[in-house]
Amino acid sequence: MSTPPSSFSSSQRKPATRIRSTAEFAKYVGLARTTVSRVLNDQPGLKEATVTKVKQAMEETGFTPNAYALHLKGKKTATVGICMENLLTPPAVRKLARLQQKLKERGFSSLIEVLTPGTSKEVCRHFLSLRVDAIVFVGHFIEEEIAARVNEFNSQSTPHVVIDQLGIPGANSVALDRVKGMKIVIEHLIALGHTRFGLLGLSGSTRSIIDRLSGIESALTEHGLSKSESILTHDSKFIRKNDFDYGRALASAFSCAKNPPTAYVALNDEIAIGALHGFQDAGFKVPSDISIVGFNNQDICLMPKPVLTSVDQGIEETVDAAVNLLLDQIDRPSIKPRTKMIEPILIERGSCARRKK
Amino acid sequence: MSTPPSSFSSSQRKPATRIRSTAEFAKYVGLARTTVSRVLNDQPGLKEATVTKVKQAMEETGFTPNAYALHLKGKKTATVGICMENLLTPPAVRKLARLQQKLKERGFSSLIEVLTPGTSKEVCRHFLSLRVDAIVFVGHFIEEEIAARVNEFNSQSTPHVVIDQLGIPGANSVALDRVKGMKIVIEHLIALGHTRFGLLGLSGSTRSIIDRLSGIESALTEHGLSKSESILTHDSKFIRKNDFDYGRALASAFSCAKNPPTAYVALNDEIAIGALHGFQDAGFKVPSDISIVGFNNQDICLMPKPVLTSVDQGIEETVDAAVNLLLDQIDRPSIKPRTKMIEPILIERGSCARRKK
DNA sequence: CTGAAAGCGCTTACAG
DNA sequence: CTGAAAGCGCTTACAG
Repeated sequence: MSTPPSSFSSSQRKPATRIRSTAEFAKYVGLARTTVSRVLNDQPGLKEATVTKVKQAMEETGFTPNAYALHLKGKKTATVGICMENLLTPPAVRKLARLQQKLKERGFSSLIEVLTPGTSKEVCRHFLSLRVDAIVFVGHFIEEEIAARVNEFNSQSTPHVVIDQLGIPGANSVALDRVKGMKIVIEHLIALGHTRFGLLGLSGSTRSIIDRLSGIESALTEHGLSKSESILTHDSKFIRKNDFDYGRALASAFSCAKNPPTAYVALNDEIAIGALHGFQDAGFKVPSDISIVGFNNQDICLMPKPVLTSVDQGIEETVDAAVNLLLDQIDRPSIKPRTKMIEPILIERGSCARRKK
Repeated sequence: MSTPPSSFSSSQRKPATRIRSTAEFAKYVGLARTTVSRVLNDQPGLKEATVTKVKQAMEETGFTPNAYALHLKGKKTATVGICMENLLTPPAVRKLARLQQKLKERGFSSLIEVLTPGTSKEVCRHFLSLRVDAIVFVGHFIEEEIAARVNEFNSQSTPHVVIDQLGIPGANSVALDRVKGMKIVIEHLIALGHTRFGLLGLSGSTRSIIDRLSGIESALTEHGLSKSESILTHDSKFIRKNDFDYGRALASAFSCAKNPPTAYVALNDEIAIGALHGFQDAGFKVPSDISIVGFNNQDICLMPKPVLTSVDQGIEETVDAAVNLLLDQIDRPSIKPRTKMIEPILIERGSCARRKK
């Protein structure tokens, strides 16, 4: 372990009088508030001795100037409010982690809230009362709700960016091109000779699902396959849960049916892996009998045997683009709303193979 | 989908003049700042019509009072600073999610930063300049560094709690009883007839590892087993990575050795699952030939076949205890530092069985 | 090189 | 029931 930096020192000093304002602190040092303020802000033209004296007194007392008063004087808060759909799924968390890191690099602190339906107005008000410099949404929310917030942001010129959710009018947004994401999956499978596809968890009427289904259809159409004959689903038989067990359940439903598809496309990696195990339990070999593709390219893709082919979201690229959109708005308040699409990348691993004759 | 709540309304109003202070706002409404302030704070004794007029103007303008000025008047910030070791491992994230939720329920906002070695002083200063009501650490940090921060907190009566890291003098802390966590694992395996144990990733000199090893030893001693004969490890052969692949590598190292142990205890679930697959690849049957126990009881325990026995950290209990410690300190600034230990629970699944004769 | 005064956006006695 | 004035903790011209 390397030598501890200097921030470890002074740990054993005695309890100091708690100083709460520059006024008290200035009295403690024996200087005027003005002078103290200048030292705290690293302004030039101060006597060496004065600077030393003040800095030492700061160490002694642990005094920290009140950032709130500072902001009152017109200083930016350098704070960004982040609204998360959830903090439990790995992709969401990776986005948050990256976002927090990138914002920090640019000097911004992150305020984080998890949104439940109907709370966005209250949460954004709270963020605005804290005078955040920008607001970020990460995930999928009720469309009308976010649209209303974005409208408010635009009428107040509040910098913002919506990550992952398309279709919000007037919003600055960054999102994965999910249409393309599914298209490349189906094209990959078609190239391997597959013509009939089982969908795992890909049902519903959210924008995200609709986009993904339309990507599938467009690939099928381009290769002269009909949707009705090429696509099978069993989602309607279960309550969708998006986890391993759900994937297993779907796999067993497909296994029992006669003439099951040879290729499967999943909503996410969890379902894909559950299904992979389900098919293996039912006696199918993956990938020789059955090919499976996941979505999100999470760490767990490396866990099953064979390792799972999956679509990578480009989380880093997404977040970095979002941060850029944000900074552009902060720099130029009059800039027009923009949408940036991120290209998905198919990560080929061991779970897909050429269809057996 | 249910009817959208009222927060969706007024989304189409025209861009309003941006009002930034109660002064401007009061002028806009045609009342004195005092009166406006009273409405904003729901104070009694106001004319019905006045209240309506102000509230309506707030909707029209989107005006939000500046929380910073408010705090200057002595109001608590109702903000907590959270220092995370990382935002990438599922247990850390689950703690953060729970913490954020529980704090929110109590009316506190969460400021979140990821700490890298040596940055704690700067980060805490920043939090204190934002006048957070408390500071929380989640994870394992350099001991001297956290100790220094805790010392500062105590000399300033700053409410704080350290989650997961024991051994910080004077700290309020909550942590899993890792000694006991390992003890119950070994006792479980001994009860199944195992006498020789392979350790997977359990090496190093962090407090957390030392505690876990001491739990193992204490269980062995109590059952008359000697440490040197009962414990095997291959960690020194690899660079530890705490992931699936590392578990696989360890499994193959154990498989090649003559007379390998029949029971394995892992640092975490990832390593355990990697090893489980590694042993299966090498021709061992789990659990009939080999028993494996993970740690953390993450979702992925349900993924392998057989499903993985693991130790549950009691994350909810941990975080809830931490929040209580925090609130106690906020209510009673003079309260003595306390440490709360959380009892681990062994979740028995399919990866352990009685040792074959 | 240092200090006294004004002002940022609020709330809270104190008047009316 | 409503309003004018003081003050919270800072910084920034403006003096000296």
